[in-house]
Amino acid sequence: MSTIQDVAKAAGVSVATVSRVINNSRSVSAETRELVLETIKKLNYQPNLLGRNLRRAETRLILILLPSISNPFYAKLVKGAEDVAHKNGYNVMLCNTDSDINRERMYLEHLKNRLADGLIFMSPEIDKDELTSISKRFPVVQCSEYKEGADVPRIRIDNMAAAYKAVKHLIGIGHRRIGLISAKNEYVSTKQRELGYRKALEDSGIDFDSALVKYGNYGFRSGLRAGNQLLSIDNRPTAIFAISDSMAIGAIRAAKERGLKVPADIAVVGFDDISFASMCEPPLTTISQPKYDLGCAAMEMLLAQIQGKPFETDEIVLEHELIIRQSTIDC
Amino acid sequence: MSTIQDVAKAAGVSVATVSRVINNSRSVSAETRELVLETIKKLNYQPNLLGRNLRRAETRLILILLPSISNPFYAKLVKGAEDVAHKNGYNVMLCNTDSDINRERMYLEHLKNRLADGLIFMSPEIDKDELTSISKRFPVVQCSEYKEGADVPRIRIDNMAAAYKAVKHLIGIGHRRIGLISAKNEYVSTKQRELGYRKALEDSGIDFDSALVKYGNYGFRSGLRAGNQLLSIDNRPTAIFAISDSMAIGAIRAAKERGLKVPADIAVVGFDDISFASMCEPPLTTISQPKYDLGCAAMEMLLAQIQGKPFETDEIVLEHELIIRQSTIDC
DNA sequence: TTGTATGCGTTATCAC
DNA sequence: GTGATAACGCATACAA
Repeated sequence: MSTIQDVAKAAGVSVATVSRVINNSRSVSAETRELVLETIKKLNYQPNLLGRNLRRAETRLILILLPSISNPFYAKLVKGAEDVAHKNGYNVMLCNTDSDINRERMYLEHLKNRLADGLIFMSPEIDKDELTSISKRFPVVQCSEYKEGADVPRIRIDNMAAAYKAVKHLIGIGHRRIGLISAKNEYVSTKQRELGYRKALEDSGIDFDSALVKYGNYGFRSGLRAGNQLLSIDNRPTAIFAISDSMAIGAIRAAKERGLKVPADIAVVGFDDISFASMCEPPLTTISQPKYDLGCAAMEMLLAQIQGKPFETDEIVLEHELIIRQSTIDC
Repeated sequence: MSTIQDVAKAAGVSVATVSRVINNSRSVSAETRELVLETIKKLNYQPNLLGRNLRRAETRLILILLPSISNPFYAKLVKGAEDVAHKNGYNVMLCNTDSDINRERMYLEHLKNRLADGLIFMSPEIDKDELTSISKRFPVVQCSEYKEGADVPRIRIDNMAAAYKAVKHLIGIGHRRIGLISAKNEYVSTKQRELGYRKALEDSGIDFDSALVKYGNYGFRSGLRAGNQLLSIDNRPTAIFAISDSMAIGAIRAAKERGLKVPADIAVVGFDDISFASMCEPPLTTISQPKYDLGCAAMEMLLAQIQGKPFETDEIVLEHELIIRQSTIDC
């Protein structure tokens, strides 16, 4: 494996000149440039970026921490972030934490050890204090999911308003007994969506009934289970709001297995608008987050930090949208 | 940001000693160790791995190149690879190429520039010669998808035998007119699956009919379109084999939209056993690849290369499995 | 326009 | 058990 030294020697110039050619710095004559370029090709020389990065004290690499690579929700977030990064000459690598705090810490070490210039949390596991402490020393951003109380810039949607809108939609088409499939975790989004559900009921003069709240883990199977629970109670709900599309689809399955028609017998609303939401049967009414834009905004905020630009705000809230499909209204 | 020098100075020892403490090298007295450790904590010192990696000429980082992060098929492959890597003290980062050859090349630079120790291709875009040339100079492996003729170690299943088994299953339950939904691309897996389809027909004395072959791009919508095409021809097929689950699910949708019953009127088989295959309606008969094991094997093969172990074989073929569900047999 | 020399932060070799 | 110091490969300030 040849080094810049080998190239210099072979071309009969100094390493400084070779370096200048590599970095397209001006002030090197056309002929020497030519000569160096030829030598580089001949020796099959590849710069060792460990040397350059050490010297320049930057890597132009951004890390994105994902809780799960199989969750389709993250694909577009990542795409947006990547597009912005590439436009600015940065590369992006994905780190799969599996929602495991130890794996998350492992990848955080890369940032702390100067192996990357910045990092985006898609769903942080570490607590708010650790988060704040890291943010004080390194460029980081929270995108979509976030920890309350952490002093870390974040991009998100208004989960409470979104859930409110979803439940109001159900109320608007005549439902009064509305089940909720939530999750038992510490995510802010979960809490906010539950709050939106309760507020929508309250504003419509509907009493909250804890018997109508069941829990899952965001997945299809847990939605199926929760759906079965909701549909087997005495005075069963006529509509269900689930805080994830996969659980909503599970609930639809539960209804069908009992011979109930969706939406005639039971209306269902999900959250996230994953690609399968429009493929399932019936197509799912759901809340769509501006995933691509969320990713873009997160990366822009991160790059601003890295480049030392003072940013005006620590929080950006993007708009969501209620997508009405046949799981709530037959047309 | 403090360096090893700062720690040494503050602790009143040499950098060599600090380095020894960091790396748990023996031959440092308990009290000095204690002292150094305290100083490290006090200064909030984090080793700069660019320095270490440069010096050691290794990064203990493996890159995995994915064509798409939203394709659920890759999640388990990655999990297997990660588990093996972690067990061996290596980290893994994911690179999303979007099946874009330029993006693939961008990430390959990281390997060539010594920013990573090895790389796994999940679905290479570059041609066999470039692939071979890289493999000569750096540790790389192909996992699942691969380029024919490239002299690069690979792990795969027998796509032809798998397709053969799928189609034989359809023939076995009485079908003679069997449609194929394939894809127009250069993937070896595509070619092999088509070959398996044709061979199964041939072995059963069924003539190949090109009118029964339609093409999609692996996605749901394209499967829906291809399904509609197949179901609208004069002497329509009674069964369909699709080379991806998403297309198979699209075909099922096409059948339902025409009022056809699955599997009574039309049986459908997919390929890959994505998680949604068991969630859709009816659950999909499909070929299951040992995804986790494929990932494990790929990483093991890669680490062997990195550690300079001579490997016995350049190709490992793992077993697939036909999962029979209600999309072919009503039970 | 080009070359020399220094340092980025670390590890490892060699003394003591 | 500890310290001084030479690399690792590169970019850049300064000289020429």
